Amino acid sequence: MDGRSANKVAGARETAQPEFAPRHWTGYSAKSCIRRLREAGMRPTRRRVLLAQLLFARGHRHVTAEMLFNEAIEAHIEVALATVYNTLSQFTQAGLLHRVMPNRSRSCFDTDTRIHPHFYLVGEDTLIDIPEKRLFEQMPEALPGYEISRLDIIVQIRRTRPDI
Amino acid sequence: MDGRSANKVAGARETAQPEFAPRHWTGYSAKSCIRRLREAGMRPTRRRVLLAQLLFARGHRHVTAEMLFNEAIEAHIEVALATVYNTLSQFTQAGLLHRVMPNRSRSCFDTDTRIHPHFYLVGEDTLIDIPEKRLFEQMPEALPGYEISRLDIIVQIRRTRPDI
DNA sequence: TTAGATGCAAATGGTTTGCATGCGT
DNA sequence: ACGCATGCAAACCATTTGCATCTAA
Repeated sequence: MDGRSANKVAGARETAQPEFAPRHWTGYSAKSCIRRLREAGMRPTRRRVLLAQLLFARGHRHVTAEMLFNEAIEAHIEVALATVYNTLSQFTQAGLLHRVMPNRSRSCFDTDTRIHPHFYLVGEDTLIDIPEKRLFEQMPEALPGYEISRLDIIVQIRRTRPDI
Repeated sequence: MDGRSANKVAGARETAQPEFAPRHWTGYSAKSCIRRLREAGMRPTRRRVLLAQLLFARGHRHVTAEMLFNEAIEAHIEVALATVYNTLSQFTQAGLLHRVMPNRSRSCFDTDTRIHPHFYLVGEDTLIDIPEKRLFEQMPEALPGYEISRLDIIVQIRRTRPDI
């Protein structure tokens, strides 16, 4: 029911593999994640570090909360889905991620926080970066008294002649 | 409980004002709406015509489902919120509206279906058209085998020095 | 007459929140 | 030790859906 129960489940598995052993491997150093979290003004807790390792392991990515949750489970990281949501929101607020909302259901989190446009493949529900920088040579000024806090460009594309 | 009950409520009011009397005034001719719906391949039912009149009455607008629902109520148009949602979706699919999603909660419907960017005023939850056409002189080509089905540019802006 | 439209309630589903417990500093 | 983090379930809430009823053609 509480946090303990999840640890108990893990504990049953740990009879052969103690708690402190690296049960998971994200391919990205915990040290750099800890530094990154500290620089962003966040306490580097275990969950945050592990999730950050998953997120920033292999270049830039587009991840949904559920995707990250599943990766965590596979990596034997005990974490609740709600915590994944909260952590992703916190990372976003801290500037480590950008939230992208291509459709009205799920939202994606982009590890590339620079302003850049996306292709959204409707049928496949996939996000792809558009590398063209030309698109931003003429960005608008914000209204007087305002500043741009975010800029989203989503080019929704679909297969031609989908044969309906 | 069923569709009847709502009609009964309306009927009670109609003892002094019969069904066919114009209890509402939207400021936009029903005839042009009917034409418009027909051209879009939709049957011009009463609810659709009335909602279209509200939508297209005064130039281009950004409307949420709830806003339109409230306008309908004020105009004495008996309509269910779910029908407003459905109708807005149908109009969008028919190309009469464009759906804009500045945040992850409500979505807006824009009566200007041409591709154009928006300012989104975060604190005020308001959408404003950006007239700059320059922004689109260098739009990207879709990926090979794909076509652009929608293009959303949302420039999220907030007050400078909001004094937190 | 009949396929499509509508009303309403209930379901849906991603996301957030409340609160008790756990953990970083 | 203190105060933030976390787990979990329950709340939340815009939107969709199911189904009976109605209506435009």
